[in-house]
Amino acid sequence: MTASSPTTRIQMRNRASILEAALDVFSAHGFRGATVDQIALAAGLSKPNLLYYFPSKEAIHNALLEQLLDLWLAPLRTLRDDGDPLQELLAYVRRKLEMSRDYPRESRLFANEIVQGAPRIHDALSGDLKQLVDEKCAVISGWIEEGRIARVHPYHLIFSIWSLTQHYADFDVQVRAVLGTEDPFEGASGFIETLYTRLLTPA
Amino acid sequence: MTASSPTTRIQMRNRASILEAALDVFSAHGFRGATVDQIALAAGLSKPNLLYYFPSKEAIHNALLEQLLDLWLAPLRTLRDDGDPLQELLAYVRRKLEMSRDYPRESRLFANEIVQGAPRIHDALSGDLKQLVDEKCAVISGWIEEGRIARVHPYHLIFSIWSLTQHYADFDVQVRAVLGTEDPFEGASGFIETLYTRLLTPA
DNA sequence: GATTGATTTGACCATTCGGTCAAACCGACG
DNA sequence: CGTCGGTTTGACCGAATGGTCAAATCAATC
Repeated sequence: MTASSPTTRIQMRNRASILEAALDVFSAHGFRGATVDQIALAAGLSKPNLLYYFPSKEAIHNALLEQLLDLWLAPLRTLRDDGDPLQELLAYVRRKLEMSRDYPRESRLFANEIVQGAPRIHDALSGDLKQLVDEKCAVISGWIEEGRIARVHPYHLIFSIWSLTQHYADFDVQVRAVLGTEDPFEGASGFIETLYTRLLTPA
Repeated sequence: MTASSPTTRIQMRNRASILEAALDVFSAHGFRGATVDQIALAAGLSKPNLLYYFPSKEAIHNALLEQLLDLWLAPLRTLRDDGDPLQELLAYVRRKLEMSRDYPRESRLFANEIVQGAPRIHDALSGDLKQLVDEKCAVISGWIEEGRIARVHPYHLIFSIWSLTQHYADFDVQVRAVLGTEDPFEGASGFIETLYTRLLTPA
């Protein structure tokens, strides 16, 4: 387990099991609400064995958040400044909604963290995240100045995409309680596509 | 403290202090993350004294959620089926955004609860909430059939209003980290109004 | 199959937390 | 002043929790 020692097959398997189990438990109960025993049980390990691979509960949480930030920002990173602006933005929205459908636990892990003030990732928010958003908003502003999409506040446009798409992961129980048996993502994708088409198509 | 005894001045003051403090602590740390000592300290009481007014931590939480559901659904309740459809919906959006600005703790209390599967209010969601939404969606569907607003999925329209407005309370730290010093609600109200005007104005 | 390092575990510890209780305190009212 | 119901508190309890450790077990290599 020292830095110089090779990573064995068992280490890889168990680390993966732990992170998988921790994602389950942290996303469902929050950091404080999750217990090490719960995570160990879900990972099929004893508590001391789990703590042989990660030094503390917080270390597991940090590892999850770190590995997650890349995944979470990937869709925005792929927004290209060439190509048709509306199509680029709609493609971004689609990718983001797919993330909510395919990675709801990751979405809720973030939601838990940010709702409670992002104590553990505040630096990443005002650092990497802000930088990426600034960059992409500059691109959007360029499109607006060229008259290729309607004039809207680029930052709030990004926020709206985040909130609309993540809502279906983070507030899943509420959405399903109201919709009944209807598949949320079916209707959501059509609705959201219509919304941004009407919002962004130049007058 | 029995049911028949009158509610004294001290009781009213302390109960209010406790609920106020509990709203602070629960919204910032979630149910599991909050401690009775924290709440008691914030309320200016000792822990046993606090437990003299509420039988348990969960009882405080329940009292908060119960009293909150009414406040939270009030804006939707006031959506009238007479009057101009677009103006009615825009007024609802405005009221909802004002709630996020003026009651961010309440919003986060709900967010915490729902993100973690709404274990304590699931019945209210598929009961009162669903009923109210069904009712209002019927009104919106009526407006659509009459051609007075554009054709959109009414349920997802409601969801979009919830997510867009509550985002500014629930994800406040993230929004502020990205925006810097700019006031979020300033830009948000203009953006969201534009969004729904363009979405809902008949073609 | 013996050795050696990696892995696993049961027992244990200190702290935190929700909650209890008997005793003390306080204030209104006769 | 005395009394009595309502209020407050210090001391305490049991359970849960994050984490430790020495000893046992396992697996790869010689």
